[in-house]
Amino acid sequence: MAFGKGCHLHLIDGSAFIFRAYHALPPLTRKSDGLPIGAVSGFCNMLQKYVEDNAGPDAPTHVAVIFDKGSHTFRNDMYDQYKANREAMPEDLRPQIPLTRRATEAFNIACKELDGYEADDMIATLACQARKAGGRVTIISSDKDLMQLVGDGVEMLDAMKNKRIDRDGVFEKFGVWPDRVVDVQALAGDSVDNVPGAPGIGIKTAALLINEYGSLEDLLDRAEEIKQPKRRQTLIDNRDQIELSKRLVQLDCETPLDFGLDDLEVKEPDPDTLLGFLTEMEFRTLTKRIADALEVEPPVIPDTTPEGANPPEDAVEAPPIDPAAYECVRDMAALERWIAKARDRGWIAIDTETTGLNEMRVDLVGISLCVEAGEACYIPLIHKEAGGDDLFGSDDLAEGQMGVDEVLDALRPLLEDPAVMKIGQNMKYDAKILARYGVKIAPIDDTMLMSYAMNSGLHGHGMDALSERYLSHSPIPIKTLLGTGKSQITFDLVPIDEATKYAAEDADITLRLWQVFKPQLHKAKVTRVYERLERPLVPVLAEMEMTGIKVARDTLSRMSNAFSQKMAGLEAEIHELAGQSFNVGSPKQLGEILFDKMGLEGGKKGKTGAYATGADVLEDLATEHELPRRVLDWRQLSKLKSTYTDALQEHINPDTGRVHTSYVISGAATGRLASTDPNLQNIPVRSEEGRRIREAFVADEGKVLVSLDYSQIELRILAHMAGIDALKQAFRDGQDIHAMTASEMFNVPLDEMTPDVRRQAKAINFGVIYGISGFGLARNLRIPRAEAQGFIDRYFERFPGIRTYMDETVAFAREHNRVETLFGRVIHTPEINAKGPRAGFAKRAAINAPIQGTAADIIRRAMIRMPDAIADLPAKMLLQVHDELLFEVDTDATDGLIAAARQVMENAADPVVHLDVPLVVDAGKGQNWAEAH
DNA sequence: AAATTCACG
DNA sequence: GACGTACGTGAATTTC
Repeated sequence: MAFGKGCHLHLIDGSAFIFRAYHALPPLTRKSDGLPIGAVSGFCNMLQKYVEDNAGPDAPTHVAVIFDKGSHTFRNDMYDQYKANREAMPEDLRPQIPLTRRATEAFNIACKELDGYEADDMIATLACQARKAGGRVTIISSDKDLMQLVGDGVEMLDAMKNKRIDRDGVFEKFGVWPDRVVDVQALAGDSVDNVPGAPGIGIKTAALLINEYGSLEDLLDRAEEIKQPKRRQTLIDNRDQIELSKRLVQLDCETPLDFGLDDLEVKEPDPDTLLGFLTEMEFRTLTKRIADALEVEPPVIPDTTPEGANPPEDAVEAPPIDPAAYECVRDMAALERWIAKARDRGWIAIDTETTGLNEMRVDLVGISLCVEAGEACYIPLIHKEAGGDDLFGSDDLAEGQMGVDEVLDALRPLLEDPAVMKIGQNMKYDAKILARYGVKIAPIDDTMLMSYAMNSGLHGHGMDALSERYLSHSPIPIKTLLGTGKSQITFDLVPIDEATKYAAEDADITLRLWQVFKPQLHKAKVTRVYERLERPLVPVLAEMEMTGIKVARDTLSRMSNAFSQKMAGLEAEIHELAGQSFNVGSPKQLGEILFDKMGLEGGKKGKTGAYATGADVLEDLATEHELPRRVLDWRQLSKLKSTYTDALQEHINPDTGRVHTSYVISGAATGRLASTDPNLQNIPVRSEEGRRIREAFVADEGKVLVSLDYSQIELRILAHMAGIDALKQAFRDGQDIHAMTASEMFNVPLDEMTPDVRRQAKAINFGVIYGISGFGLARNLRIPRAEAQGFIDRYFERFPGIRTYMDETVAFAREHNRVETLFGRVIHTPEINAKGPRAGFAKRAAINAPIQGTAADIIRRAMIRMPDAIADLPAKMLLQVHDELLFEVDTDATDGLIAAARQVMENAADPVVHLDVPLVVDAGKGQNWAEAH
């Protein structure tokens, strides 16, 4: 908003705030390292009070905190004694000065200072400018030097006394109206600032004289007329000194500012930045108060009480991890004690142990809990008795275990209590296990997701890795309990005392990680990402995964048989063409046949010395010989059979008749999900034969599958982020974006567009998202490299903003070692400043990550909102495939579902981000996934 | 366990 | 001047 009529500018005298805060508070120090912090604390409190007090209907439109800078100003040049009797700044205040600047910025309030000028001059200049522009001004200060500015739309406000000072207030103080205040000050002088004035004349006398003679100039000119002899002589003798004093107290309205009023617009504070700063300062009360005001969770500030001058990293005192100290809970009295402790704390770390990894099938073996570092327990439930000479244990339960139902009934109120935070590492797993036992665990925190929000791109987020990295502790490897390979046992066969050490340690580590991560989230500025994009996805995905999708086993089975037959035929032909029998599935053997035995041209060995026989190589060879084509066909069938038609059958859950994938929230650095066991995000679709596999993914009786997918979401995001007007307009007009790109690049009118030209433009559009290179485009389009480079050059010529965006993204990454999505997701790019080919990879990844990541954020937001949006419909969300959501819905509710889901998806960016391009969602429906897509 | 290949967005 | 080059995934298979 441009500053003008109707605007209201607040100018805060920052230095006055600092000194008030310093003197009002005892010399507080930061607990962890003893840094003096009292003035900063008071300063923040005053700023917060200011924000709260000024939120009403008369709220400012523009605001700035103005600070003094440097000790030497133009007034010292006029008069070397100016402010000379000022006491030096107290030693414990000096280090706090920069922190008050950071505090102001953390509140997202403009923070201004100018070397060689006092804050008062900047305030005067800004007030003048604001009045000229037709706006109102309030100066938050009680400094009398500023009173000369009052009147005609300018007021002062004493923030501590909450008292407004207008023209009348100034008159009360100086006995003159604001326009004569400098005259009075010039006569009366100021002992604080060491302004000399006229000896023996105070404010009262000065006001009397000014009122009688009208102005200081007239008074000095007519000093002879003053009746009192002593007063007359003083004015005559000290004329120069009085005139100097006036120049000293007169504020400069022409301060050269390097910013304008428009730059001072009021902005909402960013919760992460603000709370991050307050957390760093360890202001517990204020952090909580502001977190409440911002309606986010207050960060936990670790309680660090060093003896003496311990460095902060040593200050986080936690007992060493000692598995021998953990308790095994075997009776209800003990369990109740743990539940009481958890209620007392308000949080508890929890981990479940099971007979395997498939959440839909395994049994709950035990539960571990931890309420405080080092204080953890394990509740064994169905451990088997070690059975005599039977290596695999007996079927009898071991002694001293409570019943599963008994324990869960006791824990359920705690685990479902909204007032107790349940902390876990990969909570989706535990939530699904517990859900199958009738416990809806909530609310939750997840250390894996905290690490992901802060450290994506830096390292993995598994518990062992996190423990090593952040706790310097290597957890007991699960292998030592279960063994490996064929002789591997399940957790229920582990002796209870060993299980206790392992399981309770996991809960202990999880709690410690939580204590490390929780305050870091705010400092890393990813609280919103964690709280809005990661954590809420856990119950949504858990529900989807438990629902699963119906897969027709007989369809897959028939396909497998058909593939087998075709493969056998192809294999015989291949052996015939090769003149010998060999394993077609072995790239090594195939390479030797093709390049050594048959002597085909173009054999290239990779770093391991094996010939490359990838699809692109075989494709080129196919013009020379029949064999490579046969191998390509065979490979396609082999892939479809082994990865899909065979493997999917293994994944059909016998209880539900459905396939239940598992999504990894922290799998992809960009924010995308990953699907495993089985991967349902790479079911074939591009080839006709492959697409038929989707016919096996079916709707239940009386239902249909509905697929909704974002149209060109990444290109739309690129158009928005890079600010490409032509692309944005094309999307608004619903144009064919690839045809439009082709038209712009090749100067072909849209109605004369050929499919081939459009195809090339499409490849360029996608290439751009990936950090295009001439080589890559040439390979993709199978055209000469120079030609591909020509296309790219022309593309950037036509859309220079894209190149700017890419350059800026890479420059940002090089400076900060990270990039960000529109929603604040952070993706670290640790390799960006590496040398050699790694730098190229990192650069392209950095260009791609904000685009892919923003698209991922958007569909996450849609998914998180979806359960509420479709709650009244007989529909379930089943799958996510990056830009597609698949639903199953009662046939007669299909249209309602499409409308509701589309509404959520198309508006998923709002209100956090307003995209300059519309998001368009295409819908399809059918009895199976092939029809729906 | 690494390398190769190929399925998806 | 050479080098290596589209981004992000997971799974099956062969090979060492």
